[in-house]
Amino acid sequence: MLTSSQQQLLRVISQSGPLSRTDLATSMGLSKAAMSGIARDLISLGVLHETETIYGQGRPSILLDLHPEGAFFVGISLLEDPAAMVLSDFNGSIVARQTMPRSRDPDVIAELIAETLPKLLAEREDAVRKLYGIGIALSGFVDEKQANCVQSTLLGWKDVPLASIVRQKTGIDTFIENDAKAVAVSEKLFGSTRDVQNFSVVSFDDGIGCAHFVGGKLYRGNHGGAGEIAHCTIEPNGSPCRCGKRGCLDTVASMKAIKEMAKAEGLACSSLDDLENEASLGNAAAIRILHRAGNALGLAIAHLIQFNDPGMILITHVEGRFDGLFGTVMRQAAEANVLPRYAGQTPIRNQRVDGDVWARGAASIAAHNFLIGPSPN
Amino acid sequence: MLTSSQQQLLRVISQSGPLSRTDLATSMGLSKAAMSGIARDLISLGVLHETETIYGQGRPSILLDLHPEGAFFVGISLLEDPAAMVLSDFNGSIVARQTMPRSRDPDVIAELIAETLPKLLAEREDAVRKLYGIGIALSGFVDEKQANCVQSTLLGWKDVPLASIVRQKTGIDTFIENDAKAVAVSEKLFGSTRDVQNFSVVSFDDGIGCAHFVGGKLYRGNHGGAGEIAHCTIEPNGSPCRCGKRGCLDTVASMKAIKEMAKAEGLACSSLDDLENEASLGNAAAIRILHRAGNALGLAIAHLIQFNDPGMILITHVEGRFDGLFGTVMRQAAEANVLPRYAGQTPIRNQRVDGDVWARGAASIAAHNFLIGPSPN
DNA sequence: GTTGATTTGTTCATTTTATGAACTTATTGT
DNA sequence: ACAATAAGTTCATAAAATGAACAAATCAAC
Repeated sequence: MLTSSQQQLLRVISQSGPLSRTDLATSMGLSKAAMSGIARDLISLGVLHETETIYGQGRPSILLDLHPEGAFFVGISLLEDPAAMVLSDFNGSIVARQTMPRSRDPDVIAELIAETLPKLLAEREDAVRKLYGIGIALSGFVDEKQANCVQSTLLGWKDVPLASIVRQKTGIDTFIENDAKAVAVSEKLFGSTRDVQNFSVVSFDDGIGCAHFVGGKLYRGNHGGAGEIAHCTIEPNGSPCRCGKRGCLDTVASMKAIKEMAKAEGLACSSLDDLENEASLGNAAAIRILHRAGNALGLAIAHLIQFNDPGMILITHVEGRFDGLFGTVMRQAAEANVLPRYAGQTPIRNQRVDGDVWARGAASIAAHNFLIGPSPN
Repeated sequence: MLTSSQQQLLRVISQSGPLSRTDLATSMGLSKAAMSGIARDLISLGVLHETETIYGQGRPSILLDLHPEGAFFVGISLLEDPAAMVLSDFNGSIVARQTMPRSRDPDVIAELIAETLPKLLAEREDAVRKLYGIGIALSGFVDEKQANCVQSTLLGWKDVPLASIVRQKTGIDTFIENDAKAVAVSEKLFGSTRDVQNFSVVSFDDGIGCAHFVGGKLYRGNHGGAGEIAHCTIEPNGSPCRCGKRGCLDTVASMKAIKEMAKAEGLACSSLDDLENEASLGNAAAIRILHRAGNALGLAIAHLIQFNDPGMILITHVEGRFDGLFGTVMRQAAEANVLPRYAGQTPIRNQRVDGDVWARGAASIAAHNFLIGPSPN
């Protein structure tokens, strides 16, 4: 679709933000002459456009940036019921949305997508010509081509080639991805980790997910399982987990676990904020639960830092504030369990996200394939 | 030095082993015509040569492989005293060796290298013209250019630009690297992980080191600290570690820790094999120590698998056999602490290495830079 | 104001790199 | 012997990138 130089240019801009042609040339290791042509082509394709003019000594430079309306992507989240379907522009802004019933039958899903797509696109006529891909986020393991779902407990799938089924029904390039990995990709393309080459995103919700970027690219692992920190043993001989082992991070630090522990203690808390309130009022059980959960998540993050030395840890969460007891304990535990001379070297940020995370993440998978493409050799 | 296509070809061969021109062309996404020329150039450079002829239907194909004597590299280990210096061919075979006194002064080291180099090369006259680089392995942190030692406790260094000092004195391209990372690179280039894209090497010795390969490339981490698993907290509130925290893997599972625990228990064991013998004779203290150490290392490896989903874990060790109690417990702990459906999916191999590991690893760093080069964008 | 310095970005002839199609070479199978 | 088959080469051509010269747009200084 695009030449490799064109893709490289888009990749650099998506990582560094707007740049002049000259800066692009040097950062891509090409001549100004070559850049001139590549930029011209992408501008006439409508993917790139000139933005700000920077005045300095000499002729002013004109910054080039991705044209927000230069490419559109559809994102579908199979994590919710009904399934969310959004249309995203090149900035990750959602410009249209629809929902569709969630099914477990791949053919039915493809059919539903094909039916809902025209409704979605009807809201933005201009996007039809510039629709470059569909991304689907789901809970489960996905192969390295982002085409087959190797296994999904939630959907009851094993080796389902969803991407090609949808591609065939809609005629549009389709890619699927694990939920946490999709969130990481959207943060890399549209969020706060644009210019970070190596980082991990921890998605904190009912479950705990995680995904790594290494060298500016999503690292999926040999079986697509990189980042599955939820089932690392964090409390040896701890509580039994639904996975079959004991003391998994998931049994202590996920929202689901926190709520269950609260319930077991007889606390009427339905959210993290409720529990934080109780704790701030001095409720010993609430404090104990938040301490335990925060320590567990902090230790896992410390391992992450110690093992992989990322440039940033980003925790995304739908619920709750992260400036209470839980967040504080978590950060302290993370700092206390890394090599002292490392402590404070790796920024740990948290970011509240809205209910569109999964669908936006799904769309970003399609954008990622458009911008970065499949791994070269 | 080499064009990017030439480098890519060498990289592919070093990963896949000998290939025909046609196979190379398809696996590199080039035409047969282009391959023909690239191969011709590399053969006349002496880097590549024709080996086996494969007969099938049609004209037989001729496999191309790296010419063992097509390129030579010098490896220097600053981990031992005296420091080891070896000359390695393109297969990782050591064809000459020297030693030199170990110094802590970078200028003295460079001087010593410059003095010893001619003696080393005198043993292999033909290597002089084909010496493509020097690699130096040391204990410490190295920057991403593999040029500056950011910090080394052992050598008492902070921000020492050793590579450029040596380069200036010798006139030869020089790169430095952390010890464990150097070992991982030598396994990737010359050892048993040639065709594995994602793996981690755990070097088990007096200390415990680790390094990751991701996507066929060494992943160094944002501060060069990826793989520093020795100081991950494995026994919360465990024994104090020299790093300042408690319960680090290093305090329980390193050879140094094992020997110290044995001594504390009054056992006269000076090696892992001694301790294994005691354990097999029923000595409760020996059994306890090996259990504790094996469990700790196994748990750390389980985390490694769970976090990064590598295609292989390779444990290199100078001392001991790994088929005794320690190895068994370690493997069981590793399997027991990963998501059950993962268990057994990630091969955990161990490999006994000789005293040349560090120097050979150092040489492989130079080879790696020749073959793979610095990270492209 | 005018002039010079400075830097961006374009143009174009040239070089480098890769391609497609035709061809040669070396083998197996019949 | 003769087709069938596949590897590897050759060569004219196309595609991609370069270097050098140049046009354009500004600042700074007098």
